[in-house]
Amino acid sequence: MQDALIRKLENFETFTAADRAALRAFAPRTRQVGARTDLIREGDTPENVHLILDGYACRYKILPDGQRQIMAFFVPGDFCDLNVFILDQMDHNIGTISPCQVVGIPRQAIDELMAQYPLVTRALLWCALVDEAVLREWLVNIGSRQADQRIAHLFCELLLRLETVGRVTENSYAFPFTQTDIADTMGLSDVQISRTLRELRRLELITLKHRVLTILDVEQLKAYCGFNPNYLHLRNTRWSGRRQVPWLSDVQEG
Amino acid sequence: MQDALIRKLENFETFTAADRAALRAFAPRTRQVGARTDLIREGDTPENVHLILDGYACRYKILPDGQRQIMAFFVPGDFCDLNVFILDQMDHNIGTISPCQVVGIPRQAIDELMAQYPLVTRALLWCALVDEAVLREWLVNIGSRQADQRIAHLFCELLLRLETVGRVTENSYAFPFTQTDIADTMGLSDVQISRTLRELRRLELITLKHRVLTILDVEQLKAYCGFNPNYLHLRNTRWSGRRQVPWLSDVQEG
DNA sequence: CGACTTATTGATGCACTTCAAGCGACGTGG
DNA sequence: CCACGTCGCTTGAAGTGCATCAATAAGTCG
Repeated sequence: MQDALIRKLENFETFTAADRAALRAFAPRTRQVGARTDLIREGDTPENVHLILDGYACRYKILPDGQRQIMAFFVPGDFCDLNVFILDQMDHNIGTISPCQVVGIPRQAIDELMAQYPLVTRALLWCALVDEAVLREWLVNIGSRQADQRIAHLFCELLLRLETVGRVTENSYAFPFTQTDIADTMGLSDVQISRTLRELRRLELITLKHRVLTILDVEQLKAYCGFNPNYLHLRNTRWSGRRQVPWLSDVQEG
Repeated sequence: MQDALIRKLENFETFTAADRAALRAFAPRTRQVGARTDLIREGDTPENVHLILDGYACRYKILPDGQRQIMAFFVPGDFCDLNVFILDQMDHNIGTISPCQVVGIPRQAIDELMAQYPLVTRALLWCALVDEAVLREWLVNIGSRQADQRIAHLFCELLLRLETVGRVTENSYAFPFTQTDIADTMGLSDVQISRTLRELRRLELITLKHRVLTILDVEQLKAYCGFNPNYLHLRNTRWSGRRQVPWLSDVQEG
Protein backbone atom coordinates (compact mmCIF):
# COMPACT_ATOMS: atom_id res chain seq x y z
CA MET A 1 0.00 0.00 0.00
CA GLN A 2 2.73 2.45 0.96
CA ASP A 3 4.98 1.10 -1.73
CA ALA A 4 3.47 2.85 -4.69
CA LEU A 5 6.80 4.48 -5.49
CA ILE A 6 8.81 1.27 -5.41
CA ARG A 7 6.19 -0.46 -7.48
CA LYS A 8 6.35 2.25 -10.06
CA LEU A 9 10.12 2.37 -10.16
CA GLU A 10 10.39 -1.39 -10.48
CA ASN A 11 8.54 -0.99 -13.70
CA PHE A 12 11.78 0.45 -15.03
CA GLU A 13 14.53 -1.09 -12.97
CA THR A 14 14.98 -4.30 -10.99
CA PHE A 15 16.05 -3.30 -7.50
CA THR A 16 18.09 -5.02 -4.85
CA ALA A 17 16.79 -5.27 -1.30
CA ALA A 18 19.17 -2.44 -0.37
CA ASP A 19 17.66 -0.19 -3.03
CA ARG A 20 14.20 -0.83 -1.67
CA ALA A 21 15.31 -0.25 1.87
CA ALA A 22 16.87 3.07 0.93
CA LEU A 23 13.60 4.19 -0.59
CA ARG A 24 11.58 2.98 2.36
CA ALA A 25 13.78 4.98 4.70
CA PHE A 26 11.78 8.09 3.82
CA ALA A 27 8.56 6.65 5.19
CA PRO A 28 8.84 8.31 8.62
CA ARG A 29 8.69 11.71 6.96
CA THR A 30 5.15 11.06 5.81
CA ARG A 31 2.55 13.60 6.78
CA GLN A 32 -1.14 13.92 6.14
CA VAL A 33 -2.31 16.91 4.10
CA GLY A 34 -5.92 17.91 3.65
CA ALA A 35 -7.71 18.24 0.33
CA ARG A 36 -7.35 21.50 -1.61
CA THR A 37 -4.14 22.50 0.13
CA ASP A 38 -1.10 24.00 -1.56
CA LEU A 39 2.17 22.17 -1.00
CA ILE A 40 4.21 24.92 -2.63
CA ARG A 41 3.33 28.20 -4.35
CA GLU A 42 4.57 30.29 -7.24
CA GLY A 43 7.39 32.53 -6.07
CA ASP A 44 8.47 30.19 -3.29
CA THR A 45 12.03 28.94 -3.16
CA PRO A 46 11.74 25.17 -3.24
CA GLU A 47 13.28 23.35 -0.28
CA ASN A 48 11.87 19.86 -0.21
CA VAL A 49 10.94 17.42 -2.90
CA HIS A 50 7.36 16.21 -2.50
CA LEU A 51 6.41 12.59 -2.99
CA ILE A 52 2.78 11.52 -2.99
CA LEU A 53 2.18 8.24 -1.18
CA ASP A 54 -1.58 8.38 -1.21
CA GLY A 55 -4.19 10.70 -2.69
CA TYR A 56 -4.18 12.96 -5.73
CA ALA A 57 -2.50 16.33 -6.29
CA CYS A 58 -1.86 18.64 -9.21
CA ARG A 59 0.48 21.24 -10.67
CA TYR A 60 -1.19 24.46 -11.75
CA LYS A 61 -0.84 28.12 -12.62
CA ILE A 62 -3.19 31.02 -12.04
CA LEU A 63 -3.28 33.63 -14.81
CA PRO A 64 -3.72 37.36 -14.16
CA ASP A 65 -7.41 37.10 -15.06
CA GLY A 66 -7.93 34.42 -12.41
CA GLN A 67 -8.04 31.57 -14.90
CA ARG A 68 -6.51 28.37 -13.53
CA GLN A 69 -4.61 25.94 -15.74
CA ILE A 70 -3.73 22.53 -14.36
CA MET A 71 -0.59 21.13 -15.96
CA ALA A 72 -0.18 17.76 -14.27
CA PHE A 73 -1.90 15.29 -12.00
CA PHE A 74 0.04 13.46 -9.34
CA VAL A 75 -1.07 10.05 -8.14
CA PRO A 76 0.44 7.75 -5.52
CA GLY A 77 4.09 7.07 -6.27
CA ASP A 78 4.62 10.37 -8.11
CA PHE A 79 7.21 12.97 -7.28
CA CYS A 80 5.74 16.44 -7.68
CA ASP A 81 8.94 18.34 -8.16
CA LEU A 82 11.89 16.02 -8.46
CA ASN A 83 13.30 18.31 -11.13
CA VAL A 84 11.81 21.62 -10.43
CA PHE A 85 13.41 21.93 -7.04
CA ILE A 86 16.73 22.95 -8.54
CA LEU A 87 15.24 26.16 -9.89
CA ASP A 88 15.63 29.30 -7.85
CA GLN A 89 11.96 30.12 -7.72
CA MET A 90 8.75 28.24 -8.35
CA ASP A 91 6.97 29.37 -11.51
CA HIS A 92 3.80 27.49 -10.61
CA ASN A 93 1.87 25.97 -7.71
CA ILE A 94 1.42 22.42 -6.48
CA GLY A 95 -1.66 21.59 -4.48
CA THR A 96 -3.64 18.59 -3.35
CA ILE A 97 -6.94 17.55 -4.88
CA SER A 98 -7.95 14.97 -2.30
CA PRO A 99 -6.48 14.39 1.17
CA CYS A 100 -2.94 13.12 0.66
CA GLN A 101 -0.11 11.38 2.37
CA VAL A 102 2.93 13.38 1.38
CA VAL A 103 6.60 12.82 2.01
CA GLY A 104 8.82 15.90 2.08
CA ILE A 105 12.38 15.00 1.20
CA PRO A 106 15.23 17.53 1.48
CA ARG A 107 17.13 17.88 -1.74
CA GLN A 108 20.28 16.86 0.07
CA ALA A 109 18.75 13.50 0.93
CA ILE A 110 17.97 12.99 -2.73
CA ASP A 111 21.54 13.82 -3.65
CA GLU A 112 22.85 11.30 -1.14
CA LEU A 113 20.42 8.68 -2.34
CA MET A 114 21.59 9.22 -5.89
CA ALA A 115 25.22 9.08 -4.92
CA GLN A 116 24.80 5.68 -3.28
CA TYR A 117 22.20 3.86 -5.31
CA PRO A 118 22.79 3.94 -9.05
CA LEU A 119 19.80 1.76 -9.87
CA VAL A 120 17.52 4.09 -7.94
CA THR A 121 19.10 7.06 -9.66
CA ARG A 122 18.43 5.54 -13.05
CA ALA A 123 14.85 4.80 -12.12
CA LEU A 124 14.24 8.33 -10.83
CA LEU A 125 15.74 9.79 -13.97
CA TRP A 126 13.49 7.56 -16.01
CA CYS A 127 10.49 8.74 -14.02
CA ALA A 128 11.35 12.35 -14.65
CA LEU A 129 11.56 11.69 -18.37
CA VAL A 130 8.23 9.92 -18.38
CA ASP A 131 6.69 12.86 -16.52
CA GLU A 132 7.92 15.12 -19.27
CA ALA A 133 6.56 12.77 -21.91
CA VAL A 134 3.19 12.90 -20.19
CA LEU A 135 3.33 16.67 -20.25
CA ARG A 136 4.02 16.57 -23.99
CA GLU A 137 1.09 14.26 -24.53
CA TRP A 138 -1.15 16.65 -22.59
CA LEU A 139 -0.11 19.37 -24.99
CA VAL A 140 -1.08 17.12 -27.89
CA ASN A 141 -4.32 16.32 -26.14
CA ILE A 142 -5.36 19.93 -25.65
CA GLY A 143 -3.97 21.08 -28.96
CA SER A 144 -5.33 18.41 -31.26
CA ARG A 145 -8.31 16.56 -29.83
CA GLN A 146 -11.85 17.68 -29.24
CA ALA A 147 -13.58 17.58 -25.90
CA ASP A 148 -14.87 14.01 -25.78
CA GLN A 149 -11.64 12.43 -27.01
CA ARG A 150 -9.64 14.70 -24.77
CA ILE A 151 -11.41 13.49 -21.66
CA ALA A 152 -11.39 9.88 -22.78
CA HIS A 153 -7.65 10.16 -23.26
CA LEU A 154 -7.20 11.41 -19.71
CA PHE A 155 -9.23 8.49 -18.38
CA CYS A 156 -7.05 6.02 -20.30
CA GLU A 157 -3.86 7.61 -19.06
CA LEU A 158 -4.97 7.57 -15.43
CA LEU A 159 -6.01 3.95 -15.78
CA LEU A 160 -2.53 2.92 -16.87
CA ARG A 161 -0.67 5.11 -14.41
CA LEU A 162 -2.78 3.94 -11.50
CA GLU A 163 -2.50 0.35 -12.60
CA THR A 164 1.27 0.45 -12.28
CA VAL A 165 0.87 1.41 -8.63
CA GLY A 166 -1.91 -1.05 -7.87
CA ARG A 167 -4.69 1.46 -7.50
CA VAL A 168 -7.06 -0.08 -10.06
CA THR A 169 -9.59 -2.85 -9.42
CA GLU A 170 -11.69 -4.16 -12.28
CA ASN A 171 -11.01 -1.08 -14.38
CA SER A 172 -12.21 1.22 -11.59
CA TYR A 173 -10.24 3.83 -9.77
CA ALA A 174 -10.70 6.72 -7.34
CA PHE A 175 -11.62 9.93 -9.13
CA PRO A 176 -11.72 12.80 -6.63
CA PHE A 177 -11.63 15.54 -9.28
CA THR A 178 -14.51 17.94 -9.65
CA GLN A 179 -15.74 18.79 -13.11
CA THR A 180 -14.15 22.19 -12.66
CA ASP A 181 -10.80 20.50 -12.04
CA ILE A 182 -11.16 18.60 -15.29
CA ALA A 183 -12.24 21.77 -17.06
CA ASP A 184 -9.15 23.66 -15.90
CA THR A 185 -7.03 20.74 -16.99
CA MET A 186 -8.49 20.41 -20.44
CA GLY A 187 -8.93 24.04 -21.34
CA LEU A 188 -12.71 23.58 -21.45
CA SER A 189 -15.64 24.95 -19.46
CA ASP A 190 -17.10 22.96 -16.60
CA VAL A 191 -20.43 22.91 -18.43
CA GLN A 192 -18.77 21.20 -21.35
CA ILE A 193 -17.24 18.58 -19.04
CA SER A 194 -20.69 17.78 -17.72
CA ARG A 195 -22.08 17.36 -21.20
CA THR A 196 -19.13 15.29 -22.37
CA LEU A 197 -19.38 12.93 -19.40
CA ARG A 198 -23.04 12.48 -20.19
CA GLU A 199 -22.07 11.51 -23.70
CA LEU A 200 -19.38 9.05 -22.55
CA ARG A 201 -21.93 7.49 -20.19
CA ARG A 202 -24.51 7.30 -22.94
CA LEU A 203 -22.01 5.45 -25.11
CA GLU A 204 -21.51 3.07 -22.17
CA LEU A 205 -17.79 3.69 -22.17
CA ILE A 206 -17.62 4.76 -18.53
CA THR A 207 -19.54 5.19 -15.34
CA LEU A 208 -18.65 7.83 -12.78
CA LYS A 209 -20.40 8.04 -9.46
CA HIS A 210 -19.41 8.62 -5.85
CA ARG A 211 -15.98 9.72 -7.06
CA VAL A 212 -15.21 6.35 -8.60
CA LEU A 213 -14.55 6.06 -12.30
CA THR A 214 -15.17 2.77 -14.04
CA ILE A 215 -14.10 2.12 -17.58
CA LEU A 216 -16.63 -0.29 -18.98
CA ASP A 217 -14.74 -1.22 -22.12
CA VAL A 218 -11.08 -0.34 -22.10
CA GLU A 219 -10.34 -1.31 -25.68
CA GLN A 220 -13.28 0.67 -26.96
CA LEU A 221 -12.34 3.72 -24.92
CA LYS A 222 -8.77 3.56 -26.18
CA ALA A 223 -10.01 3.28 -29.73
CA TYR A 224 -12.42 6.14 -29.15
CA CYS A 225 -9.63 8.61 -28.42
CA GLY A 226 -6.81 7.01 -30.38
CA PHE A 227 -4.88 6.25 -27.23
CA ASN A 228 -1.27 5.21 -27.79
CA PRO A 229 0.44 4.25 -24.52
CA ASN A 230 3.96 4.48 -25.89
CA TYR A 231 4.57 7.86 -24.23
CA LEU A 232 4.25 6.29 -20.80
CA HIS A 233 7.25 4.06 -21.58
CA LEU A 234 5.86 1.23 -19.51
CA ARG A 235 7.45 -2.16 -19.31
CA ASN A 236 6.20 -5.43 -17.96
CA THR A 237 2.55 -4.59 -18.11
CA ARG A 238 -0.32 -5.78 -20.20
CA TRP A 239 -0.41 -2.36 -21.84
CA SER A 240 3.18 -1.84 -22.80
CA GLY A 241 2.90 -3.22 -26.27
CA ARG A 242 5.83 -5.43 -25.37
CA ARG A 243 5.48 -9.11 -24.57
CA GLN A 244 3.89 -9.60 -21.20
CA VAL A 245 6.12 -11.21 -18.59
CA PRO A 246 3.85 -13.59 -16.69
CA TRP A 247 6.10 -14.13 -13.69
CA LEU A 248 5.80 -10.47 -12.79
CA SER A 249 2.04 -10.57 -12.59
CA ASP A 250 2.20 -11.47 -8.91
CA VAL A 251 3.42 -7.94 -8.28
CA GLN A 252 -0.09 -6.76 -8.96
CA GLU A 253 -1.68 -7.35 -5.58
CA GLY A 254 -2.45 -4.07 -3.80
CA MET B 1 28.10 33.35 -33.86
CA GLN B 2 28.74 29.66 -33.26
CA ASP B 3 28.70 30.15 -29.53
CA ALA B 4 24.96 30.29 -29.04
CA LEU B 5 25.12 27.39 -26.60
CA ILE B 6 27.85 28.89 -24.43
CA ARG B 7 26.08 32.22 -24.42
CA LYS B 8 22.90 30.61 -23.28
CA LEU B 9 24.57 28.50 -20.61
CA GLU B 10 26.49 31.47 -19.26
CA ASN B 11 23.13 32.94 -18.49
CA PHE B 12 22.98 30.37 -15.71
CA GLU B 13 26.56 29.63 -14.77
CA THR B 14 29.86 31.46 -14.97
CA PHE B 15 32.27 29.20 -16.82
CA THR B 16 36.00 28.79 -16.73
CA ALA B 17 38.00 28.80 -19.93
CA ALA B 18 38.26 25.02 -19.62
CA ASP B 19 34.49 24.68 -19.48
CA ARG B 20 34.13 26.71 -22.63
CA ALA B 21 36.85 24.76 -24.38
CA ALA B 22 35.14 21.48 -23.50
CA LEU B 23 31.93 22.71 -25.05
CA ARG B 24 33.67 24.04 -28.13
CA ALA B 25 35.30 20.65 -28.66
CA PHE B 26 32.08 19.43 -30.26
CA ALA B 27 32.27 21.97 -33.05
CA PRO B 28 33.92 19.61 -35.58
CA ARG B 29 30.87 17.37 -35.44
CA THR B 30 28.73 20.10 -36.98
CA ARG B 31 26.80 19.18 -40.07
CA GLN B 32 24.42 21.08 -42.30
CA VAL B 33 20.84 19.82 -42.51
CA GLY B 34 18.27 21.07 -44.99
CA ALA B 35 14.93 22.59 -44.09
CA ARG B 36 11.99 20.28 -43.38
CA THR B 37 14.20 17.31 -42.57
CA ASP B 38 13.66 14.90 -39.68
CA LEU B 39 16.57 14.47 -37.31
CA ILE B 40 14.94 11.57 -35.49
CA ARG B 41 11.58 9.85 -35.79
CA GLU B 42 9.01 8.23 -33.52
CA GLY B 43 9.97 4.62 -32.89
CA ASP B 44 13.69 5.21 -33.40
CA THR B 45 16.13 4.28 -30.69
CA PRO B 46 17.96 7.49 -29.90
CA GLU B 47 21.73 7.39 -30.33
CA ASN B 48 23.00 10.94 -30.48
CA VAL B 49 21.97 14.07 -28.73
CA HIS B 50 21.21 16.87 -31.18
CA LEU B 51 22.34 20.41 -30.60
CA ILE B 52 21.19 23.23 -32.86
CA LEU B 53 23.94 25.73 -33.66
CA ASP B 54 22.05 27.63 -36.31
CA GLY B 55 18.54 27.55 -37.71
CA TYR B 56 15.20 26.51 -36.23
CA ALA B 57 13.80 23.03 -35.55
CA CYS B 58 10.83 21.56 -33.73
CA ARG B 59 9.54 18.59 -31.78
CA TYR B 60 6.26 17.16 -33.05
CA LYS B 61 3.86 14.26 -33.15
CA ILE B 62 1.59 13.04 -35.90
CA LEU B 63 -1.79 11.69 -34.78
CA PRO B 64 -3.53 8.76 -36.48
CA ASP B 65 -5.77 11.19 -38.39
CA GLY B 66 -2.73 12.95 -39.84
CA GLN B 67 -2.99 15.95 -37.53
CA ARG B 68 0.40 17.34 -36.57
CA GLN B 69 1.05 18.84 -33.15
CA ILE B 70 4.27 20.76 -32.59
CA MET B 71 5.38 20.61 -28.97
CA ALA B 72 8.57 22.67 -28.96
CA PHE B 73 10.66 25.00 -31.05
CA PHE B 74 14.43 24.75 -31.02
CA VAL B 75 16.55 27.79 -31.73
CA PRO B 76 20.34 28.17 -31.83
CA GLY B 77 21.91 26.95 -28.61
CA ASP B 78 19.11 24.47 -27.85
CA PHE B 79 19.52 20.77 -27.27
CA CYS B 80 16.68 18.87 -28.90
CA ASP B 81 16.85 15.74 -26.82
CA LEU B 82 19.28 16.10 -23.97
CA ASN B 83 16.87 14.19 -21.78
CA VAL B 84 14.88 12.15 -24.13
CA PHE B 85 17.85 10.18 -25.36
CA ILE B 86 17.80 7.95 -22.30
CA LEU B 87 14.44 6.50 -23.26
CA ASP B 88 14.35 3.26 -25.13
CA GLN B 89 12.29 4.52 -28.00
CA MET B 90 11.33 7.93 -29.33
CA ASP B 91 7.67 8.77 -28.75
CA HIS B 92 7.81 11.76 -31.09
CA ASN B 93 9.73 13.29 -33.99
CA ILE B 94 12.27 16.07 -34.22
CA GLY B 95 12.64 17.90 -37.51
CA THR B 96 14.11 21.07 -38.89
CA ILE B 97 12.02 24.06 -39.89
CA SER B 98 14.74 26.03 -41.68
CA PRO B 99 18.17 24.84 -42.84
CA CYS B 100 20.16 24.10 -39.70
CA GLN B 101 23.65 23.53 -38.43
CA VAL B 102 23.31 20.54 -36.14
CA VAL B 103 25.83 18.86 -33.87
CA GLY B 104 25.25 15.18 -33.15
CA ILE B 105 26.81 14.20 -29.84
CA PRO B 106 27.01 10.56 -28.69
CA ARG B 107 25.47 10.06 -25.29
CA GLN B 108 28.78 8.74 -24.04
CA ALA B 109 30.44 12.07 -24.84
CA ILE B 110 27.77 13.82 -22.80
CA ASP B 111 28.40 11.47 -19.90
CA GLU B 112 32.11 12.17 -20.03
CA LEU B 113 31.53 15.88 -20.25
CA MET B 114 29.31 15.73 -17.20
CA ALA B 115 31.80 13.64 -15.28
CA GLN B 116 34.57 16.19 -15.82
CA TYR B 117 32.87 19.57 -15.80
CA PRO B 118 30.49 20.14 -12.91
CA LEU B 119 29.68 23.71 -13.91
CA VAL B 120 28.70 22.56 -17.38
CA THR B 121 26.66 19.77 -15.86
CA ARG B 122 24.78 22.20 -13.69
CA ALA B 123 24.14 24.48 -16.62
CA LEU B 124 22.87 21.64 -18.81
CA LEU B 125 20.59 20.46 -16.04
CA TRP B 126 19.29 23.98 -15.68
CA CYS B 127 18.63 24.15 -19.39
CA ALA B 128 16.67 20.93 -19.29
CA LEU B 129 14.51 22.29 -16.49
CA VAL B 130 13.88 25.50 -18.35
CA ASP B 131 12.88 23.51 -21.42
CA GLU B 132 10.32 21.71 -19.31
CA ALA B 133 9.10 25.01 -17.87
CA VAL B 134 8.64 26.27 -21.43
CA LEU B 135 6.63 23.18 -22.23
CA ARG B 136 4.40 23.83 -19.23
CA GLU B 137 3.88 27.41 -20.33
CA TRP B 138 2.89 26.20 -23.79
CA LEU B 139 0.24 24.07 -22.17
CA VAL B 140 -1.03 27.13 -20.32
CA ASN B 141 -0.91 29.07 -23.55
CA ILE B 142 -3.00 26.59 -25.53
CA GLY B 143 -5.27 25.77 -22.63
CA SER B 144 -6.08 29.24 -21.36
CA ARG B 145 -5.50 31.95 -23.94
CA GLN B 146 -7.38 32.80 -27.08
CA ALA B 147 -5.82 32.95 -30.51
CA ASP B 148 -4.41 36.49 -30.58
CA GLN B 149 -2.90 36.35 -27.10
CA ARG B 150 -1.61 32.88 -27.78
CA ILE B 151 0.37 34.02 -30.78
CA ALA B 152 1.52 37.20 -29.10
CA HIS B 153 2.83 35.08 -26.25
CA LEU B 154 4.84 32.93 -28.62
CA PHE B 155 6.37 36.03 -30.17
CA CYS B 156 7.38 37.35 -26.75
CA GLU B 157 8.91 34.03 -25.75
CA LEU B 158 10.93 33.74 -28.93
CA LEU B 159 12.15 37.30 -28.52
CA LEU B 160 13.60 36.53 -25.10
CA ARG B 161 15.02 33.15 -26.00
CA LEU B 162 16.66 34.48 -29.12
CA GLU B 163 17.97 37.50 -27.27
CA THR B 164 19.92 35.31 -24.88
CA VAL B 165 21.76 33.81 -27.85
CA GLY B 166 22.29 37.09 -29.66
CA ARG B 167 19.87 36.48 -32.50
CA VAL B 168 17.80 39.64 -32.05
CA THR B 169 18.53 43.06 -33.52
CA GLU B 170 16.25 45.97 -32.75
CA ASN B 171 13.45 43.67 -31.66
CA SER B 172 13.60 41.77 -34.95
CA TYR B 173 14.41 38.13 -35.45
CA ALA B 174 14.33 35.45 -38.13
CA PHE B 175 10.94 33.80 -38.40
CA PRO B 176 11.08 30.91 -40.87
CA PHE B 177 7.81 29.32 -39.73
CA THR B 178 4.90 29.03 -42.11
CA GLN B 179 1.46 29.89 -40.87
CA THR B 180 0.69 26.18 -40.93
CA ASP B 181 3.63 25.60 -38.57
CA ILE B 182 2.19 28.15 -36.17
CA ALA B 183 -1.25 26.62 -36.54
CA ASP B 184 0.02 23.15 -35.65
CA THR B 185 1.83 24.64 -32.68
CA MET B 186 -1.10 26.56 -31.30
CA GLY B 187 -3.88 24.12 -31.94
CA LEU B 188 -5.49 26.54 -34.41
CA SER B 189 -6.22 26.51 -38.12
CA ASP B 190 -3.84 28.17 -40.55
CA VAL B 191 -6.65 30.48 -41.65
CA GLN B 192 -7.01 31.69 -38.10
CA ILE B 193 -3.27 32.38 -37.91
CA SER B 194 -3.54 34.55 -40.99
CA ARG B 195 -6.41 36.53 -39.52
CA THR B 196 -4.72 36.89 -36.16
CA LEU B 197 -1.51 38.16 -37.72
CA ARG B 198 -3.54 40.70 -39.64
CA GLU B 199 -5.04 41.85 -36.34
CA LEU B 200 -1.63 42.10 -34.63
CA ARG B 201 -0.36 44.11 -37.58
CA ARG B 202 -3.39 46.35 -37.50
CA LEU B 203 -2.75 47.06 -33.83
CA GLU B 204 0.80 47.96 -34.84
CA LEU B 205 2.23 45.46 -32.40
CA ILE B 206 4.31 43.58 -34.98
CA THR B 207 5.39 43.46 -38.57
CA LEU B 208 6.19 40.20 -40.32
CA LYS B 209 7.58 40.12 -43.81
CA HIS B 210 10.25 38.22 -45.69
CA ARG B 211 10.42 35.80 -42.76
CA VAL B 212 11.53 38.48 -40.35
CA LEU B 213 9.40 39.31 -37.34
CA THR B 214 9.66 42.73 -35.76
CA ILE B 215 8.03 43.58 -32.49
CA LEU B 216 7.14 47.24 -32.72
CA ASP B 217 6.33 47.78 -29.06
CA VAL B 218 7.61 45.09 -26.74
CA GLU B 219 5.97 46.37 -23.59
CA GLN B 220 2.64 46.68 -25.29
CA LEU B 221 2.87 43.21 -26.77
CA LYS B 222 3.76 41.73 -23.39
CA ALA B 223 0.84 43.54 -21.81
CA TYR B 224 -1.42 42.37 -24.62
CA CYS B 225 -0.90 38.70 -23.79
CA GLY B 226 -0.07 39.00 -20.09
CA PHE B 227 3.43 37.75 -20.65
CA ASN B 228 5.31 36.80 -17.49
CA PRO B 229 8.92 35.81 -18.25
CA ASN B 230 9.51 34.10 -14.92
CA TYR B 231 9.15 30.63 -16.46
CA LEU B 232 12.25 31.19 -18.58
CA HIS B 233 14.30 31.57 -15.41
CA LEU B 234 16.61 34.07 -17.04
CA ARG B 235 19.29 35.91 -15.18
CA ASN B 236 21.36 38.89 -16.15
CA THR B 237 19.00 40.20 -18.77
CA ARG B 238 16.78 43.19 -19.04
CA TRP B 239 13.78 40.89 -18.97
CA SER B 240 14.48 38.76 -15.95
CA GLY B 241 12.02 40.53 -13.73
CA ARG B 242 14.84 41.02 -11.26
CA ARG B 243 16.38 44.43 -10.78
CA GLN B 244 18.02 45.48 -14.00
CA VAL B 245 21.79 45.62 -13.82
CA PRO B 246 22.80 48.58 -16.01
CA TRP B 247 26.39 47.52 -16.50
CA LEU B 248 25.21 44.34 -18.15
CA SER B 249 23.23 46.12 -20.80
CA ASP B 250 26.18 45.88 -23.20
CA VAL B 251 25.39 42.19 -23.46
CA GLN B 252 22.53 43.19 -25.64
CA GLU B 253 24.38 43.73 -28.88
CA GLY B 254 23.84 40.89 -31.37
C1' DC C 1 8.56 31.10 -67.08
C1' DG C 2 5.44 27.83 -65.13
C1' DA C 3 4.51 24.85 -61.11
C1' DC C 4 3.96 24.66 -56.52
C1' DT C 5 3.63 26.31 -51.93
C1' DT C 6 2.04 29.87 -48.87
C1' DA C 7 -0.99 33.56 -47.63
C1' DT C 8 -5.35 36.09 -47.83
C1' DT C 9 -10.25 36.75 -47.77
C1' DG C 10 -15.28 35.73 -47.67
C1' DA C 11 -19.13 32.67 -46.50
C1' DT C 12 -20.96 29.28 -43.70
C1' DG C 13 -21.12 26.01 -39.88
C1' DC C 14 -20.13 24.11 -35.51
C1' DA C 15 -17.89 23.14 -31.03
C1' DC C 16 -17.70 25.17 -27.20
C1' DT C 17 -18.60 29.30 -23.96
C1' DT C 18 -21.41 32.06 -21.25
C1' DC C 19 -25.39 33.02 -18.69
C1' DA C 20 -28.92 31.50 -15.90
C1' DA C 21 -31.98 28.59 -13.40
C1' DG C 22 -32.79 24.55 -10.70
C1' DC C 23 -31.50 20.56 -7.93
C1' DG C 24 -29.38 17.43 -4.69
C1' DA C 25 -25.76 16.65 -1.21
C1' DC C 26 -23.47 18.35 2.53
C1' DG C 27 -22.20 21.01 6.56
C1' DT C 28 -23.20 24.49 9.98
C1' DG C 29 -25.54 26.92 13.32
C1' DG C 30 -29.73 28.10 15.67
C1' DC D 1 -34.21 18.80 14.14
C1' DC D 2 -34.83 21.91 10.56
C1' DA D 3 -33.35 26.33 8.19
C1' DC D 4 -29.92 28.03 5.54
C1' DG D 5 -25.91 28.67 2.69
C1' DT D 6 -22.53 26.56 -0.16
C1' DC D 7 -20.81 23.59 -3.54
C1' DG D 8 -21.00 20.50 -7.36
C1' DC D 9 -23.69 18.99 -11.10
C1' DT D 10 -27.18 19.32 -14.76
C1' DT D 11 -29.77 21.37 -18.39
C1' DG D 12 -31.54 24.92 -21.64
C1' DA D 13 -30.93 29.06 -24.46
C1' DA D 14 -28.18 32.24 -26.69
C1' DG D 15 -23.75 33.92 -28.27
C1' DT D 16 -18.97 33.56 -30.17
C1' DG D 17 -14.40 32.17 -31.41
C1' DC D 18 -12.66 29.45 -34.43
C1' DA D 19 -12.94 25.66 -38.19
C1' DT D 20 -13.97 24.46 -42.69
C1' DC D 21 -14.58 25.15 -47.46
C1' DA D 22 -13.45 27.51 -51.46
C1' DA D 23 -11.52 30.85 -54.52
C1' DT D 24 -7.93 34.04 -55.43
C1' DA D 25 -3.52 36.27 -54.86
C1' DA D 26 1.23 36.40 -53.74
C1' DG D 27 5.55 34.47 -53.07
C1' DT D 28 9.21 30.91 -54.21
C1' DC D 29 12.00 27.86 -56.77
C1' DG D 30 13.74 24.80 -60.38
